[in-house]
Amino acid sequence: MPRDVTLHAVAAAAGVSLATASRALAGTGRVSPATIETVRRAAADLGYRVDPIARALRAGSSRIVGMIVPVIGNPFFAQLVDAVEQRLHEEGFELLLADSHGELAEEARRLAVFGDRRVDGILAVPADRRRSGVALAGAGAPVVQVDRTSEGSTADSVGVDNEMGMRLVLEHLRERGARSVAYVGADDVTSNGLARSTAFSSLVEGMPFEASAPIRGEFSVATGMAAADEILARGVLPDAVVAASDLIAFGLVARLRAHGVVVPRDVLVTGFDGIPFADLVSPGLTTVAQPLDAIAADAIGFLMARIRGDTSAARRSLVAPTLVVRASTGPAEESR
Amino acid sequence: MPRDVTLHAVAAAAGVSLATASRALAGTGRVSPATIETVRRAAADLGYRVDPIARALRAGSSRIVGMIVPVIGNPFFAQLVDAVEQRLHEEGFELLLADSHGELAEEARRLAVFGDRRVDGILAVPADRRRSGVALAGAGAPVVQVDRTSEGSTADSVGVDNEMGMRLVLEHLRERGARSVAYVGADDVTSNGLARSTAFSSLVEGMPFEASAPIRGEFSVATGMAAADEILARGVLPDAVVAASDLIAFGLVARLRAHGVVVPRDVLVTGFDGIPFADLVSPGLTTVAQPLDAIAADAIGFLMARIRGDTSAARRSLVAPTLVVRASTGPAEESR
DNA sequence: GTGAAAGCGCTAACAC
DNA sequence: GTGTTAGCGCTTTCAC
Repeated sequence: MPRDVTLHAVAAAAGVSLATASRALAGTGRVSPATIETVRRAAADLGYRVDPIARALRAGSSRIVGMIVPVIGNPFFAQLVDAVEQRLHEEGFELLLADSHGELAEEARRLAVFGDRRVDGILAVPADRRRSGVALAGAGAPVVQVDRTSEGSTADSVGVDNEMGMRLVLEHLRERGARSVAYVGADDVTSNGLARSTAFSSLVEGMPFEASAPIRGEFSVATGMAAADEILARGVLPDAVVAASDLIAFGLVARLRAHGVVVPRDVLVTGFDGIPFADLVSPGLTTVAQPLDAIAADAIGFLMARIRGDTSAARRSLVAPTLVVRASTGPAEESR
Repeated sequence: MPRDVTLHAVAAAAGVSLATASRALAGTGRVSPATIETVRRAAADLGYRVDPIARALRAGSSRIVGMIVPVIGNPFFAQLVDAVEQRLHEEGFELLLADSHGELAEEARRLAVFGDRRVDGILAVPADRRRSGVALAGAGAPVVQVDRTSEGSTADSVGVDNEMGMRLVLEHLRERGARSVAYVGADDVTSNGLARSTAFSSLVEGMPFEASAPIRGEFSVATGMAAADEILARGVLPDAVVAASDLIAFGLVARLRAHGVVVPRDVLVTGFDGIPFADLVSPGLTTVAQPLDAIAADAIGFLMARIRGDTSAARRSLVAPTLVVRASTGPAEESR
């Protein structure tokens, strides 16, 4: 399918050379204002649009950013993609989306394709805290790690302040009068799985809480359900259960309810992420809300700087979350 | 960033010409098995990978499929993207994702970019039943409409059988003993908004139901909430409320509960789509589950055929939904 | 300030 | 069966 109207046609119509037409449209080099105007008009009249493929081949830049997430089906990541896509588009970039399904090999494969495709930059949510680094390093385009990080990677990163989030949760639970707390989180494979767990443990030590053995699985509803079973099996309910993600909390609450345990009457529950559904479930879920727009803005900002050639030391943005208090941690005083 | 290992290098290493190397790797034309082997080895040794950009420029095909959805933040579409992305990748295509945010102008702009980018095909969820058609027609690549359709478009389409879905819902409600039903759906801007409403109205006529004036808005939680207010304002609750999407149902249930109305004790509620959260809310939501994998499979199947050059008449796949019965329509007999 | 020409890396005629 | 060559549409030296 040969192109209909090429730069060649525009140049001919404007009565200038190909080179001049290119410069006039790109605004590079010295071109007389009059010529620029003529070329612009010709281009507009013909309905000319640059061919991104030809440009990419020649200039080595595709104006495409690749993004790889663990599961687009998780509303948190869907929301993140939404925020990112919008900003990217404002910057004139397109979004090539890939889903690693949390698998390292898949992630590496997809990152390699990004490289082949000459994406100008990559936004990655690393699947594996320890092993995603190599694939990221060899991606062939600037990388910004989003939400999670990978050890040993020298790429910029943007993520929520996990410790602050946990602190908000624990202080809130203390105010609500909880004395014993259980933690349900994800394993150490992801940075957030590790960081949230660590934050919980160390914070709890300095506070008047009695903590039972943490339960670790994945950032999933299934893990929340399994944890509920485990907690029930322990015989005595804690005053509160802190979940490392909203999905975990959902599974937890649903399963507890199935066993006749009522939240918040019998046990308080908190989530993490602040996905839109947290206020639709009953009881509404008290959770640590991540400012997705800020995360997306920082990530795109970092990436654009790198694409422009910035080679300064790696940056890290730790965005501050907020606590959204709902019925799952107390009497229906609802909202803050 | 000039490529490191090009086909040229492979040809040199294998001691053959560029053309032969190309043919050997692509498997086109006549090349001796021995040569093929030699070239393959050289390519593997050097770690050669075709440059998709150069290939796209030359061959006019990018091996990229563009997909445009109204809101990636809606779990239904996120799930759909997930299913599509996976299948696409198996076919060796990448996914360029765009979000129209339900706006016609945005949709047109994004579709134009897809064309410029020489995507090989487009999967579109049309934003506007009547007005998306023109942009789709001028997209410059084969289009398959997914989930929704656009009037006047001659593109293939894949979607759920709305009438069957509504029938499943209504028959179920009748069995549950409901006599009066209210409908809360989306306006006529989208094909599903129209089709589900029409299906509801015509089915209800032939059944022993008393139906109140339908409430129409968007496929959103907000619409569900507003509808709850309206229904409460009517003074007398219907036996059941049929929502045209799960999000609407969520908003409905949450708002009803806020006003002390208990589902299913005071009123039965059904949803549509079958998103994962439907079984996490309380009460679990009875809903019409869409077989996303089948939809994705059909859509990709249609698109691949078109990409291969199939020019036969437009195809339409109407996939059959299933009813998932949960607590929102009755005593906690739970599940089917 | 503008033009001519050289490719970016690949595929597909067209020769031999 | 294999090699030579001409571009795909664009940007960017390099001359003038």
